[in-house]
Amino acid sequence: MSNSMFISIPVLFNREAFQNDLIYWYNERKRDLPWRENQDPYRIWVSEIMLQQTQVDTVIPYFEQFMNRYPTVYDLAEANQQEVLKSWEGLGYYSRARNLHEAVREVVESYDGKVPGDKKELKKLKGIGSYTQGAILSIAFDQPEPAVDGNVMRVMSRVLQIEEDIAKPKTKKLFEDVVANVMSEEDPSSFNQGLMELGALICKPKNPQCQICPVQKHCAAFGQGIQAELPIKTKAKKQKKEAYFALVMIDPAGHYFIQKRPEEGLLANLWEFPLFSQAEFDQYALLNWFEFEYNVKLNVKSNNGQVKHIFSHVIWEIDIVVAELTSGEIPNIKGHWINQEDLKTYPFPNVQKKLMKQLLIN
DNA sequence: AAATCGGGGCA
DNA sequence: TGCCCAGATTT
Repeated sequence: MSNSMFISIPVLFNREAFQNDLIYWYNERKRDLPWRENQDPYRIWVSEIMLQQTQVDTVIPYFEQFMNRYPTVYDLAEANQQEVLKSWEGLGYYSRARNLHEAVREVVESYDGKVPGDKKELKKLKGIGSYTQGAILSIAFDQPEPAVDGNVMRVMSRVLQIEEDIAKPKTKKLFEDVVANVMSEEDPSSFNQGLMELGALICKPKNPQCQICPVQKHCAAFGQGIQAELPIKTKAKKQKKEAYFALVMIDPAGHYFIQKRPEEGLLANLWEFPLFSQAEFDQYALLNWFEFEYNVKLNVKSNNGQVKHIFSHVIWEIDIVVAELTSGEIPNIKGHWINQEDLKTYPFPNVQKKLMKQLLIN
């Protein structure tokens, strides 16, 4: 017995009419987006990964460049991770790139290079969760599987006046049951994309355009005049602040020292000018320790500036310390000494690019 | 269930 | 500023 037994779908809700109105509107008004050119499952897959928590306009140039560089699963499978991260540079959530890369290699190894059209096999691939699974199955394979994202929860919470907290994991499952029971079996692709397109263009978080909404007559929230109160969502906690020193070292030949971040955690496997927490040492103690640890001498230049960077869950406040290496050397295993031109060839997170821009070395 | 994981758009 | 975005994974 499914959970849908306990979902309150209003008696007057006309499922078929809702499907028809939504799908008709979608096919009339859908945006001309690069991943809508065809149904190539690999293409759909890449687009869905890039679109996770990322707006359409941001994704478009990255998608074009990525598909141009890696037209097939084989092209992506053969690339190395640093190259893939460079293609992802600036897009954020870099585990998406690492997982996609790994999953594509798995498709080449185990599925003869063909993206599986099977629910369980898709879900096994790194980076494919319930939403992406449903999106690929419905859009690339025309299978009636729900694809519930933030748009869909917002739209359906209003249409069916569902007042569960969409910040809670359990609520997503509720909506997946709802959509499974309400969606079109004939055109699941247009239905799912229609819900998301409606969320992006009409049924927006603030000031929903109910006057021109194609499913207005099906919407319980509009009927009650409470569309602005839905969906219900509890607030996220405020970010904690962390203070760092960024040590920008220049050797006598004019090279810069950069290092690769750890392979797990925030900004994994990207590059940086070395960061040191200010919670442990002040600038004087840090430099003292550093010179002793590596047996080098540093000549710190004044007026180095600061960089502030906001992530989802933490805020970095960085004091930049520019220093000339006047004697000794840093072991190559700790990082790379590179010239200014080669800064372009390594994948850096935006916080580091911001720092470079401030120093006029980008 | 809660925390982690980027970056940008918008009122 | 705070909230949201075609979420997944780890703890």
